[in-house]
Amino acid sequence: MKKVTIQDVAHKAGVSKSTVSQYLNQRFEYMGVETKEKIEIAIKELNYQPNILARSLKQKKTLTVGIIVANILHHYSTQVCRAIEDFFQGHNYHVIICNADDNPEKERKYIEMLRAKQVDGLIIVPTGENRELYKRLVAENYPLVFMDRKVEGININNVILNNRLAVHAAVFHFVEHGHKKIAMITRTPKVSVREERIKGYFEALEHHFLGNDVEFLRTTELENIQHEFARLMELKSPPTALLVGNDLVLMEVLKGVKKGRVAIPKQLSILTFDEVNFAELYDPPISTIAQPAYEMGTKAAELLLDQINGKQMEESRDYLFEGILHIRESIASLK
Amino acid sequence: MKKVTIQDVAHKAGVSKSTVSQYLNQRFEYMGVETKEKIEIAIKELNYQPNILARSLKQKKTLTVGIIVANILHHYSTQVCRAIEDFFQGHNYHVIICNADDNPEKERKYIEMLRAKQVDGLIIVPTGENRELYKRLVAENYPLVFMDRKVEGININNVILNNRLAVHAAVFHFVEHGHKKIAMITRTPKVSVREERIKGYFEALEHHFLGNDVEFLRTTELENIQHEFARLMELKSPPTALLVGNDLVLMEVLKGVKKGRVAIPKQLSILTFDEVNFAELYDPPISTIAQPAYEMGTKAAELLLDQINGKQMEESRDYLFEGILHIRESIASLK
DNA sequence: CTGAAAGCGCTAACAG
DNA sequence: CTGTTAGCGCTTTCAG
Repeated sequence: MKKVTIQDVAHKAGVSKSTVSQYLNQRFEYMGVETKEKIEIAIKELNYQPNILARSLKQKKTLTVGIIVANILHHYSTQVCRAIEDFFQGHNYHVIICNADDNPEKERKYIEMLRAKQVDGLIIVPTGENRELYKRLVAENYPLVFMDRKVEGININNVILNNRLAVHAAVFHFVEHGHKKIAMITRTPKVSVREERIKGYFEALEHHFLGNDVEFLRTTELENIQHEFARLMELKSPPTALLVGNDLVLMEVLKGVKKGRVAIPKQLSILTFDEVNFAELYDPPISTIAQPAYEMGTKAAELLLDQINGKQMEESRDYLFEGILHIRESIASLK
Repeated sequence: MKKVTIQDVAHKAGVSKSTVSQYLNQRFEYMGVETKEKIEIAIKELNYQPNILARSLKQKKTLTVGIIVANILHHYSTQVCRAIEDFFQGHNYHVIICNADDNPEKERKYIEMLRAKQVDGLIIVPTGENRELYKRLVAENYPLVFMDRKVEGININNVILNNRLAVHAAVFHFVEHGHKKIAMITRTPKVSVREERIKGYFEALEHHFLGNDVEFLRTTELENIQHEFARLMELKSPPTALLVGNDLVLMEVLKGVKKGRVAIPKQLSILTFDEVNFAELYDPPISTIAQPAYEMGTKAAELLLDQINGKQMEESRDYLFEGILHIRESIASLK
């Protein structure tokens, strides 16, 4: 498994290292056509592959960017990653994807690892709990874009869903169909998304004069979702409509639906955030608020590339996208 | 965004580069405790991060391995990746995951990219169509393990499911429940898995004297699965049981089930390869043949690490794992 | 049009 | 116990 180096190629072709380097970098303007051919042949014969490490070390850029997603199990994350990959592929960059698994410690390690590997920039769906580290990156002016979640006090480009608006739309849809007892279930609001959604939820209830029944809002860890859902349905006056925080929460809710033999949508109408691959196949088909994940990923990638190239036009700011309602049979009309 | 180098640290601490390097590599046996402290402080103050690129260049190893999966959308792939990551994390290696998207061209590019990045080894779920490239890697004695799919004529460690056995078990289960018309639907058999499964299917039919109705075997591209499924159910004598090739095929079949209003399991019993996250939630719950994906990933990782460390004990060979039947309500008894 | 030489940031003998 | 030195494989002036 001997590595063949540029030196070997040069030797075989009877030229110097630098000439081979020229060749590799497509600078053959002033290169003799036969030199070129000799090099070509030597490379083929030796099956030479340049060592990117050495090149990056010299050039001080790796043409590689990193993505760290909080949790790759979300359909949203995979979509976003795909978009970013597609974008950067077209710009001759490599992309390294890391999954923090909702674990701030892992996130920290990945950030440090990627920086040590000298990636040229980072797109992060932050866990939100490494504020100091984020700050340091921003202070160093390291190319960085956040997605999906904002972190208080960090001045950075954010690509996010307009969560409040999305929740307003969801609640409005329920109200239109005659629902008055509208609940929401989501994971514990450690990150901005969930906070925004909760805020939007209360705003919407208020706007529709539906009071502000704290019992109808359930926030807990994923493991307890089933339990909380059961408790929700055991209320003396249970909700007739439920807004679900994301695809993973939905899975738990549906398990609860099954266990508790809750009739959807007769007994309870359901609307969930995020696209779910089996939404259409479930009985009844589940209504969703999809995020334009691919577009959002592309936007984040563009912003990052601009930063890398020092072409950032404006101040850092939020780039808001709108949720897309897919109304299916999981919502009953009470009118 | 100035990069701080080992030189800067050395300067600030008033020692030489090499001493700092010693420190970084935990060789403080013979290091003065105050030297150590000075370095410690300098690193903190400068917020120094070693440049892995430079280190790897020198050491001729990157402590990084690559995984290339044929299609990350398979639940199997994500499980496997997780296992491999967990394993290597524990051995201080980094893992880069790439998704070939069932595209041999992409696969080739990723292999070349990862090699150029000097990863120390590769675990591949091969598309099967880059035989020459695979061969070259093997010839170079490059650390390499294949998973899930064998490639004819490549002498390499393979970690795979015993597909024939799994299909035998599946057919046996159907037969036990009185099924005689057992169909199978899967993607076009470009890779060994599918071939093995088809072979196993015919073997099992023969063994149970069920004849060899070619009409009951459907192999086609993912896009045509729905169509083929419909045709299967339109036969004058349609099957009563169906074995589904994998989770993605299942999605298509279930769409077909819905469109064609096929009653599961009354009209058709279903058993699918691979775990599916909503298997339990579907109505009726879907029976599956799970692969011990996590164990398989771990095994592959072990094999790779041994190769990297030159500790490969035996000849390359196949490591077979057994499928795990999860029988749920999607299978009716005809007795 | 091509080659010599310096250097990217780090490690690894080997002196001292 | 610490510093000097020589590279890892590549790119990049700058001569020729």
